[in-house]
Parts: sequence; structure tokens; C-alpha cells
Amino acid sequence: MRDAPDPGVLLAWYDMHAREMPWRIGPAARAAGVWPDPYRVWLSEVMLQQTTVAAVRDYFRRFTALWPTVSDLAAAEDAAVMGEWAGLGYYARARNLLKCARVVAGELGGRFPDTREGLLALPGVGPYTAAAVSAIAFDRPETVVDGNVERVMARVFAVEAPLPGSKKELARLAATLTPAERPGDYAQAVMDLGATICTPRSLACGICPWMADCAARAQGVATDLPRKAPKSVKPVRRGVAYLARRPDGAWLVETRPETGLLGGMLGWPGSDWATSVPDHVPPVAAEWREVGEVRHTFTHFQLILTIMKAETDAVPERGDWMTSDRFRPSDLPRVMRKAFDLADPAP
DNA sequence: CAACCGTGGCC
DNA sequence: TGGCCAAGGTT
Repeated sequence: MRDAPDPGVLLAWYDMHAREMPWRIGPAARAAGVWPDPYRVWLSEVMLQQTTVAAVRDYFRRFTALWPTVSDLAAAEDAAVMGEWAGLGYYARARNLLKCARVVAGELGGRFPDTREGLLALPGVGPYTAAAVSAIAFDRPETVVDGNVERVMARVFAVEAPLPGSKKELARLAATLTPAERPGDYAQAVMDLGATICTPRSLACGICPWMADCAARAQGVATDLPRKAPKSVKPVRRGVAYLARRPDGAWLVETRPETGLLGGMLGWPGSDWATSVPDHVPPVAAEWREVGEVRHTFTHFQLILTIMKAETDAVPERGDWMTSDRFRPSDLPRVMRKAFDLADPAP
């Protein structure tokens, strides 16, 4: 019988190979008694939900420069926060980020809860983020389970059952390894291992600190795990977006409804999106001309968006004129930015 | 509990 | 180039 993977071995590897991140207190500083700022840990963990470290870095730096504390963030304008989040995706995170900041600043004296249960009660904080903040910011012995941890556990314990059905079993196995000492560093160590060595493809088993104890490696099935249920195909939806420009340079924009796709984000007025272009009327009277098509893939469908453009100063039936000094293309979510770039190409 | 919810990088 | 994938949460 092979030994169970040793958390101490992984911590020793982490002490040598921990990656630098703007929000991270490295193992050396942590050992010297430096504690992370819970606000920065929470902010980074929300940004990292389903998002790569590379994509998060600059967003994290901008957010902490603009809003150094949770109270600063709580006092920010909604539109400013949504605009800074533009491009990062999953915009419900930004809406919940603000809600959470306002609860912490307004009801909790600006201090984040240190327990998993206390954190779980906050908007946008689920099982993963609650455990991560509790472990990383407060060094509590919580088990952090994300996609990396599931993959690593499926391999070291050779779990053949496919995801997502095996989630509970993988979480149970992960909990058996969580150490009482340095649980925060350990949580980051498993995730670093999954991100750099025990990757989905092209694994680096040869340099893995847990190689000797990995059941999948021993059975030669590491690359096949974790198994996953097959995915369904993405349907295609079509729609039309209208980009109206006033002679003074203002653009006709609208803030999308709070809930649903791209909720709370800036966008262009247009039709709904459906299998075929739904019946609709343009948001303002004008001589519209088609400037092209934008294709964009969302999580569960593909979009083909026809882009119309016109100059007019008529009174719109939908949307609001945004003057050019207030309009920032970077505030637009990606598909809306693609439409803008097509209608108003950079010189 | 399955569906919904973005985006960029990688091979 | 298109499918796959990432430090998930909400409903």
C-alpha cells in the first residue's frame, strides 16, 4: 500500500517554489510574522474565481490603487466599479463585490469575519472563497477545494468516478490531508501544484513533490484523470446592436439590467438575442447602415451580432447619450467593445 | 440541482 | 481554429 501524500513534503516544495503574486505573502515573510490583509485576500480570491492569475494581476493592482481598503471600495460609485471590472467577466462578481464591501464596511466595522461560517454569509462568498479567506488570511485549518485541488486529489487518490459527481468524494479526500500547521500556505501550495505541475495537460510528474505517493502515476492514468462528463454543444444566437453617434461625439448607450447576462454593465441598445434575430425597432430614428458582424462566445452560447451605425441628434426612445468626455471604451464588456471597435476603428 | 454566468490563452 | 480550460457562486 502506497503512503498517503504528505502535506509537509508539499509545504517544503512551496517554501522553495511559491510564485510571486501581488496579493500573496510569501512563505518567508509569512514565517517572519507578516500577516496578509484580509481585504486583499478576499478581493484576489473573488477575482480568481474561474479566472487565471495572469488575467487578474493588473485588475488587482488597479483596484487596490483606486480603493486601498474595504471602506474605500464600499464608498465607490457602482458605475466606477463595474467599469474597472469590465473585461474580467462574470459580472455578478463585481455586483456582489460591492454588496459585500458595503456589508463589511457598514455592519462589521470594516473587518472581515475570520470563520468559514461568517464569511459564507457574505454576498459572492461561497464554499471555496470562505475557506480560502479563512485559511489564507487567518491561518485557520479549513480545506480549500477548487478545480486545481479536485484535479490533484483525483490523481493522487486515483478517483475514477467522473466530475461533477465526484466532487463530494474529492472534497472529503482533500480534507484528510489538510494540516493543522500552516493551513493557509498549504492551501496555496496545493493550488500552485495544480497550476504549475499537476496541470490538466502536459503534466510534469517528473518534478512533482508527490510523485512517489501518487496512485494515478503508479497506474499510468494521471493524464486521464479527473474524468469528466461530456459537454453539450453551444447553440447560436443572433441579434442586432445599434451604435448611434451625436454630432458632438456623444454615444447612445444603456446600462443593462442588474441581473442576467452582462448585468449592470454598459452596452449598446439593440434587439434581444435569439435563434433568429427577434423583431425590434432601432433605439432612435436615423439612417442606419450595417458596418459588419461581431462573433462572441459566451459560457453557454455563441453570439452573432449585426452592428448598425448612424449619426443623429434625434431624441432616442431607448438609452442615454453619453458625452465623449465621460465615455470610456474600456468600461465596456468584451462583446460591446468588439462592436465599438468595428464601428469606430482606431486611427 | 442543473442552468446560468465571461474571458483570454493554449494546443 | 475551435474546443478546452481557469483559485466558483447564485438561483
